[in-house]
Amino acid sequence: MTTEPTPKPLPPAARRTDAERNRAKILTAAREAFADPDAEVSMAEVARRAGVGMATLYRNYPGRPELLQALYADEVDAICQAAEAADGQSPGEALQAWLRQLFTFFAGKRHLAAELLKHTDRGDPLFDGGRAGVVAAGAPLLAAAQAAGTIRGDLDIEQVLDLVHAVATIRGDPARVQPLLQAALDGLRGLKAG
Amino acid sequence: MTTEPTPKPLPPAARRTDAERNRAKILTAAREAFADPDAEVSMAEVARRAGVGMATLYRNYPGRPELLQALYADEVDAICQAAEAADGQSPGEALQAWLRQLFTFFAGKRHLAAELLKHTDRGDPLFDGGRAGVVAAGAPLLAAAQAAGTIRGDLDIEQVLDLVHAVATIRGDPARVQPLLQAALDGLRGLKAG
DNA sequence: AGCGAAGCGGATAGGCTTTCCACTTCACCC
DNA sequence: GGGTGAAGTGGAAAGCCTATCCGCTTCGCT
Repeated sequence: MTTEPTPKPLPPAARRTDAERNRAKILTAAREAFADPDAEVSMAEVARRAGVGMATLYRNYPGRPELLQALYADEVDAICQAAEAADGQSPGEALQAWLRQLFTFFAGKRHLAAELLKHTDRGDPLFDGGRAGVVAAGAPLLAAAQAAGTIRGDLDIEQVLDLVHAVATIRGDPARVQPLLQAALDGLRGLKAG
Repeated sequence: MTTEPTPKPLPPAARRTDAERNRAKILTAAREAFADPDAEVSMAEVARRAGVGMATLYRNYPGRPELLQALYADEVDAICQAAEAADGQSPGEALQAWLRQLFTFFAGKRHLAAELLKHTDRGDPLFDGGRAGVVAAGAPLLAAAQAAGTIRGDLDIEQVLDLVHAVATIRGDPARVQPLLQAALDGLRGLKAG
């Protein structure tokens, strides 16, 4: 995705070299600032840290949500790809393993993810690259698990993602949250008997 | 917990009649304003609606969290009392029914509750009347259900509350959230078999 | 009726996000 | 190598927010 060596056919990016440099500075500064999952970072502070003006920030990322999305875009890609690496596992195990990865990702980003989800009232174009990608990646896993009878059939992938995300928003000692994730995942399987 | 009918020994409240009236006006206005669970209401707007100045608002409720807490204090009381009315049900059923009530309460208050929980990093004095009360009310229910073997033993009431609250934060059609609550509650029972 | 103090409204400080405009700096072309 | 137009820039400004402060009003009691 790093468009640099385009000597002639410069398609969408790579306008001016200094502009590109600033874009990078902003991204780096933002990543540093958001590293602490509980810190509240303002746009102004990102600009300050990056050593650029507000205009530069907002020119590169039209708003707060866009910046946040850019911050973890590659991580989301990685998760989507991880959905395909279901080696020698059963469909149920594969889904569960993937959901755990997703949980870890969400938990590490907590309020960042929450902020993003807030803007995503079905069909937000911002998430056609984010959420929609995850949905597309997870759908086959869920379908396979449901076909194998390991997961209750009355849920779709969006619901499952919502549940995992919700559990990831729980604060506190990971040792206390982990059993809750386990409970939620168990619940997806449905009850075997009274 | 509702201190009102103190005709003579007025210990902490009931200073001046107009002040008490204003307190009531604020509470009423705030309830109206927060009725829509998705509206974002500012302190200034509450003051405006109530027809009082900022000073009056902040005098009665030192900050936003305190106002929110006052808003639903009586509902929390009701829920706590509901925990005792476990008629002819099994311990597991009683707990589940009570958690559903709690879920409904949370879901109706969504971001309001989320905002409050945000300030509650273990032992926040603000919640010694709110969360702690719910914890105390729910603990026996959980203990009974665990003793009956209906609920997995490695969870305490705080964790269960966190899970229910998390599920209640999920937005969208209730018909889509309801199965998720069911899944979460099922998960609390633990798996019966692979 | 008078008076002290409790209570009041509105202005204010300091933050935030986002927009805007006059100036700077780059990249290209002669 | 230098001129030029547009892309890019910084910082100020508008409009929100929460929370505080101060001089005036109004209550309740004598």
